[in-house]
Amino acid sequence: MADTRANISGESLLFLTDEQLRQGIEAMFFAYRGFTADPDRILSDLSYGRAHHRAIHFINRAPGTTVNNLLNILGVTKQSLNRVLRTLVEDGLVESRVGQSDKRERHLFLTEAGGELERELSDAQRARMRSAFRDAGPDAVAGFRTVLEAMMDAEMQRTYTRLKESSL
Amino acid sequence: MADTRANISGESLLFLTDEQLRQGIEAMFFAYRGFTADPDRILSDLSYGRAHHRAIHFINRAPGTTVNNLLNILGVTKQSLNRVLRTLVEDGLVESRVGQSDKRERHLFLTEAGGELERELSDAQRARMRSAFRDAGPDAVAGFRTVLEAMMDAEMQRTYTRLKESSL
DNA sequence: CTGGTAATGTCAACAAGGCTGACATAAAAT
DNA sequence: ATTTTATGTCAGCCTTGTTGACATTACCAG
Repeated sequence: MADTRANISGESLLFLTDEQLRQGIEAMFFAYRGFTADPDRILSDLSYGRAHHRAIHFINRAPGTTVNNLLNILGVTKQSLNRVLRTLVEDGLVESRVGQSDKRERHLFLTEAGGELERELSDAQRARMRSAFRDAGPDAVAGFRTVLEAMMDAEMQRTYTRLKESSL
Repeated sequence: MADTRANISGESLLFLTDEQLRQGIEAMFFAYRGFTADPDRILSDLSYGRAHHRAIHFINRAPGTTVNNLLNILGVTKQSLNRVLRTLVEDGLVESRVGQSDKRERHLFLTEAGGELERELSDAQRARMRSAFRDAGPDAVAGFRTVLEAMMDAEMQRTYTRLKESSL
């Protein structure tokens, strides 16, 4: 067998071995646990779950978003989202306003209280992300983002980019 | 206000702005969806879920692991794991052998059939990871791993490293 | 040997958050 | 006028997490 350290073009492909891929898979698994751990702790005191966090996050991110738009971002059924949204509206964290041009649509906004919870949750999540980013350094962060983007489904990649560019 | 593009030491900290952190958070969210999408599709045809996949993955990764060890890796309760493990044993995908030195322990192994399913699942998951790694290139992959590692809880970081080093 | 501890399994009950299917309403679009 | 779209809602189901209680077996220390 030929030297496994180089392919025909001479470029090292060691980073594509099954072992490397498996380590990437496990890194994703363990890191995602850390990623959600801090907000989860805050939420469990409030009888809310991760689904509430996600709704709050993206309503904050794109204030006035419609239910349909949120449905696309979150990738769940309307029944599933509605259950969460209903409790958030009932609890006064989210406001649902009838659309002006299209009165079928509901536009979603965080209330004052909703904004406060959002800040608490995202402060916790950002703190961990900031610490990881700082430890890893800017080049690693760029690589991190590149790989994650390449791992998304094409449609989610578009959604992600759209969100990213909407806040420039 | 001073130039926000450089801190006192002259090093750019642009990659630590709240906006950058939020993009990192959203990248994790969308990428994790892609990460699990392919195995999930395979599993849904078999009336198994992600929990079965995780058990199978780590039993394959560390054959002969004990229940307690798996419990630590997965971070769930024994009741939760047991429910999954029971069906896998009943379905002939996992074998549970009484320990030799300590007969209280059960050592877990994939059967032939279990190994086949593991391969099918990890082939799918690795394919996506491979494609993402190849698109991103070795430097990005290194950064990806560095950031993920820094994002883990300290204990999971140790678990991850131990697993990684056990296969050298 | 005996009492304590550890590893595992199991039962029951519950909750979150996915899902499907069916149906209802209001408004827009054709 | 009819059809389509956006939303909401009811009911029921599934997976996968939780807690608490309890049983069995085996190891270990005094």
